[in-house]
Amino acid sequence: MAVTLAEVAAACNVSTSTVSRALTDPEKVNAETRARIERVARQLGYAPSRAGRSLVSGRTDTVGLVVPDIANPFFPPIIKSVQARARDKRYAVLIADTDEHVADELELARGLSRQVDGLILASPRTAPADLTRLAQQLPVVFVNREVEGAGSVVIDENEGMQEAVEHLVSLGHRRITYLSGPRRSWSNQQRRDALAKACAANDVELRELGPFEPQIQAGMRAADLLQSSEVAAAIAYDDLIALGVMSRLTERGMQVGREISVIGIDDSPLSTVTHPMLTSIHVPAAELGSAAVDLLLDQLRDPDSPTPLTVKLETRLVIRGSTGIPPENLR
Amino acid sequence: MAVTLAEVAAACNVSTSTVSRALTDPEKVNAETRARIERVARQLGYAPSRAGRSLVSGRTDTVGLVVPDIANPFFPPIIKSVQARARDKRYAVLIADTDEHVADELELARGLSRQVDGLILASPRTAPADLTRLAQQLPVVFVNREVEGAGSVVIDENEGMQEAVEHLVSLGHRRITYLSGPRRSWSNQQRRDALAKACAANDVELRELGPFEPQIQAGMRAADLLQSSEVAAAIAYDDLIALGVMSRLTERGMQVGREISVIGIDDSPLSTVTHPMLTSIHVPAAELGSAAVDLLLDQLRDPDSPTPLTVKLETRLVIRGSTGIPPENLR
DNA sequence: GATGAGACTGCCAACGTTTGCAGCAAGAGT
DNA sequence: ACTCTTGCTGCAAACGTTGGCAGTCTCATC
Repeated sequence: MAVTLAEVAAACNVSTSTVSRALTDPEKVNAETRARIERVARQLGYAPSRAGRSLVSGRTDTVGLVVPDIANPFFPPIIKSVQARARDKRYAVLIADTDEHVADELELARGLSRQVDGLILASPRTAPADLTRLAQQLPVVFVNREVEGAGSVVIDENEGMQEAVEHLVSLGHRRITYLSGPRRSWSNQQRRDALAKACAANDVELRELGPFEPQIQAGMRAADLLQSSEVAAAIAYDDLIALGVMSRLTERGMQVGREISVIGIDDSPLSTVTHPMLTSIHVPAAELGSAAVDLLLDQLRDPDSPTPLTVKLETRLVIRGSTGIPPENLR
Repeated sequence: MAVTLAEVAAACNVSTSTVSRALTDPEKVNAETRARIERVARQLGYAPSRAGRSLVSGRTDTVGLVVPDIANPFFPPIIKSVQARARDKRYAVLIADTDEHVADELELARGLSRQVDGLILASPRTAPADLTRLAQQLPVVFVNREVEGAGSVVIDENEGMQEAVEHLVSLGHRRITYLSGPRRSWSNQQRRDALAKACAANDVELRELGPFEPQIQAGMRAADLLQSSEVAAAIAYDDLIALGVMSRLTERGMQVGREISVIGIDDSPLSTVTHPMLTSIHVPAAELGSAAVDLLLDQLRDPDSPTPLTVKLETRLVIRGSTGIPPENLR
């Protein structure tokens, strides 16, 4: 079906080796024959078989990317940047969506492991031991999670969280509710810890509601619980929950940014479509993706490098309209 | 590195053929040895090499998916459903993002073509002739676009558009502005035509602004133009533009759904996070993805099937708060 | 007990590519 | 004229898998 090396070779009256060399290692062959081969190859539309090449080289020039939910707006920017960076480096990207199904994460990763050189995993809930074991079988980089013995790119929520709390305090808030994400999510724990630390440092009372799934619907439910508490400031596990909260509260006739303050995390593009716009902790999604690719390719380049690194990316608060002075301070 | 057939064979004192058969064609081998082989294979962690298999079978069990912009919220649900359906059928998905860069579309598709069995293309702007030619080289299914000689899954915007216009008319609108998408986008042409037809049928005056890129920012610019016209109803090329419009108008102090009516297309999850929520023409994104996979796999199963089909999916209007009675009818 | 059928298994070639090694020719140096 | 180098090319093996073909063994049948 497809044009093979042998066909090009026949058309040029040379051996397949020569064609192979002419196309991959141009210095090794006579300039004149090389030109002829290149011309014929182009003309015949030759393109090397990945399978053949992969069989002898042992590499696939492909990386796998596993995400929990493509539809969660936090991930598309990451996928996009992983894809872009990988393409720059001549790697293809195989994508897999676990649909937030924990049990599938490992199985999927294992399945992928035979057809990729390395894996980028954004799987917040699988048990650490399993991940460590996986990382021993092939190069893996984790996104938004630290794992023993594997490279990872994580978010340092402390900076952003501290700014968020200070922002609320400066407005006059003394109590904050955390709208928790999934219990076993690594990043949920990070965020909660960072918030607890920031609250302690600022002498703020911290409450918690949840857990909630990272979805708008869940945020709407969270709004109901939030409204029946007396706390006027909430920081949500992510933008989706925050947006759901805002949507429901606004629908109920409450003025977000005046009667109640809401802060999200991720600073996804959606933050700007609501009114008021959502104050959110900015997470550098694009950098997250490209850093993950870079880390992975480093590992591929020198297989048993010393210690896989952890890259830590900073966060910062982006203040918009969803936060304001608490009502009790307004009289 | 990885466990091979030969190693399993050695451990079992049988030939590689037998192991191969035991694992892929269980009936052909003695029950007892099969059991032994399966046990050893599992124990050694054997998994077949995709490259080896692919070399002899000529198939890759992988499909390629090319989209113009992963970050555009219209696509993640499609990607998700493509991925899910493909996985059901034991296919992997290779993803590529053209970043709305027309020139890359073809090049990317060609590059992918050597490592996939078939391609799903959501590339609105490449020239039809190029696409037809591509479709001759390998099975291709187009999403949201019809191409000569290739399968495709498209949206029938007529139904939804008609409902949208009728809805606006029933509220009292006699003039509608279309906020156009990219000029050369196939689906933009479809939508505009459908709208023109519906307007003609309902004796409604149709104006047009644009073109606008399918992005929130562009929608915000569109809002400015819209505001300075005297038309109180707008239908946008997609939800992103519509949301941008709403956001900017609300920010300007206008009451969307009262002073001005806005309708989007796609009915993405974001439609529900704004206040008022966005009235939008629902596009069945998940069905789009899975239908595309089904169509493609049909083509793979029997290579030169008669005529590649076009699957047409219906749209319908989802009425929310962003549409209302025009101000001039309120006095 | 010879023959045939049937069940199972092994051998080997093939898929398309890369690469170490050897071969060959031409030219340079003695 | 001989050897040595240099530059180029071909041969053949290898990667891991599958499948056609043929071989072996067992058992039933006459």
